Amino acid sequence: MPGIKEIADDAQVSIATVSRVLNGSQSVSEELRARVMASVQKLGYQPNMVARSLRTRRSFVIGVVIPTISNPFFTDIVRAVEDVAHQAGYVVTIHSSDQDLAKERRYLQVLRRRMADGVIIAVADREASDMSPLTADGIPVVLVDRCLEGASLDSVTVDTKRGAYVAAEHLIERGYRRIAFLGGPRHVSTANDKLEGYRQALKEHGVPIHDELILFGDYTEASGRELGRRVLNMPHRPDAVLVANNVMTLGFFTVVREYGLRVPHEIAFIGFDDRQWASLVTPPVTMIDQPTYDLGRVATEMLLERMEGEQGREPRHQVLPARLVVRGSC
Amino acid sequence: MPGIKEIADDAQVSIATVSRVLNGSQSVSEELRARVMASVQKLGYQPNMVARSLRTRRSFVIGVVIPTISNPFFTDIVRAVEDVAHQAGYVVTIHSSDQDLAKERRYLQVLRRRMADGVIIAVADREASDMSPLTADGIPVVLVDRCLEGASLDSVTVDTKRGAYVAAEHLIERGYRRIAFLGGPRHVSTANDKLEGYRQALKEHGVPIHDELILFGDYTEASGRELGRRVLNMPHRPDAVLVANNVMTLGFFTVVREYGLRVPHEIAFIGFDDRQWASLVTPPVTMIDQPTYDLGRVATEMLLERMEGEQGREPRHQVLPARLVVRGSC
DNA sequence: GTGAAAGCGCTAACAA
DNA sequence: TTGTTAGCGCTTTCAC
Repeated sequence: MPGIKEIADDAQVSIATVSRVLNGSQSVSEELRARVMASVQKLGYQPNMVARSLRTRRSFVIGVVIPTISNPFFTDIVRAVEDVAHQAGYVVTIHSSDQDLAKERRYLQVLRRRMADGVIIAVADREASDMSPLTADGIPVVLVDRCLEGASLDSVTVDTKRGAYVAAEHLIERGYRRIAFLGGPRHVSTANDKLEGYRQALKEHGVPIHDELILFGDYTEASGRELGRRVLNMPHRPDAVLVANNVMTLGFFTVVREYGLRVPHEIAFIGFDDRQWASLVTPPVTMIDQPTYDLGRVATEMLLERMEGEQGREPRHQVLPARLVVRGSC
Repeated sequence: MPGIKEIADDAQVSIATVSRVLNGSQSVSEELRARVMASVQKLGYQPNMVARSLRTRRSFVIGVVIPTISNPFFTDIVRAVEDVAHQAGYVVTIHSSDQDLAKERRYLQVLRRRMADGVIIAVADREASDMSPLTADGIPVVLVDRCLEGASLDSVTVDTKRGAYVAAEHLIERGYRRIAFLGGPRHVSTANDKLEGYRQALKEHGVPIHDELILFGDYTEASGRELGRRVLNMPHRPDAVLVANNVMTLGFFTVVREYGLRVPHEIAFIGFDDRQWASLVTPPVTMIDQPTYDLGRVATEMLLERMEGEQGREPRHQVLPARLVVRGSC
């Protein structure tokens, strides 16, 4: 792996000149520039990014921290981040916190130690997640999908409260009255917002809220199955269910099948975060669609602005709409 | 962000001593070690990995290059890589080649320029993919899922040929005779192997092979839909179909629904790479299950061995079995 | 316009 | 056992 030094020797110039050519600096004569470029070609030179980063304090790395790479909701976001970031010349590194605060913290340290230029994160905990390892160093952070209380950071989220409200309202309008809620982890903002939307819809429509019909899971499929069983085993079973994310909906649906219940006659439900499979099962599942790609795109655009533009700007909070996709599960 | 220098000042020792303590070198007195550790705590010191990498020529980064982050087959693999790699103290960076040779090449360059310690890759092309940017520099590479002809590298793959054979045989045993094959890109080894398995099964069982029933797609859902339409529009329609991956199966199934065909009576099929949704749709889809997690786990173990053990070892090729999961689509 | 030289934060000889 | 020092490959003053 040849370095700047070898190029300089080959082109008979100083290493400073090579560096200038490589960085497109103006003050280099056409002749020398040509000689350098020729040597670069000839020796197949590739700049050492590690050395460059050390010197410039920029890595051209954007770190993404998500709860899990196994949920397509988050990979959709990542896909958008990659698209936009690569376009701007950045490399993206992805880290799964596994919804674990300690792990999340470790990754933030790693990102700092590797001098990431910016970070996009779906935090593990709406209160306890701590961005200070990054912010203390002046590394720009953008929150995606999930809020962090007390943090003064840019954010892009979905109006999940409204989404849940509309979904619950839809169930009510269809005549369901005992509506259960299979939620996510209490300490995640989206889970909280969805619960609020659900509560508000029931209250405003005069439908009684039964606390025993509100269950908290952890956004995993196993959790969807477990809460599903709990709810379906109840002596006075709910007639409809609102499920908090796509993975849990998969689990819940599996259990519904196990129990041999007919949808929507014996049990109706709506799931959060639309996925392809939802329109293929029988009956197709009514879902709340979230703008995953836009979530990632906007977050990255905000981050780039922070990184390359003014630092002092006030934090911005963009909220994207969710949309009910009516199918046949209620 | 304090450096080794600040620690040295604070602890009243030389920077060399700090470095020794940080790296667990033996030759440091208990007293100095304690003083250094205290300062490290006090100042919240975090080693600068960029500087360390530049000096040691090790980054503790493992790069993973996959065709797309949107196919859960690959994220399952990545999940395993992360689990094993993190355990061993490495950070994982993920890059999607989008099945594009130029993009793949760019990422390999990036990995080299950032001094990745090792790379795990599902190559875009079984002939044209070129690992030399890495191997020329002595960076260990392990192939996962897909083979690369002429490369002398470690690899972990699935016996997809056998998987396809068994699936085709299953269709034959069930009495189907006009069996179509919706394949992946010709230049991907798995696509090729699956086709071979299919052909072999038909031949050995005396079932005629109709070339017009063999179609090539690109492993995307759109492709599954397109080939699905082509095949279902044929004047003399096949009675069964073998689909090359999970994403295409999703697309194919969508089209089957569009056409209102009854499965398996009017059209039967088997898909590659089992997914949760396959057991939820009606009828549940018979699939070939692949050991995705093991693919990633074994690949990473091989890579770690290469990176930390002897370099000169002969390349090893591990082949994991696929398994037919019989459900109701044929 | 060009080159010499300092230094980014760290490790690893080499001395003491 | 501890400290001094020379770089890792690059960018960026500062002279010329």
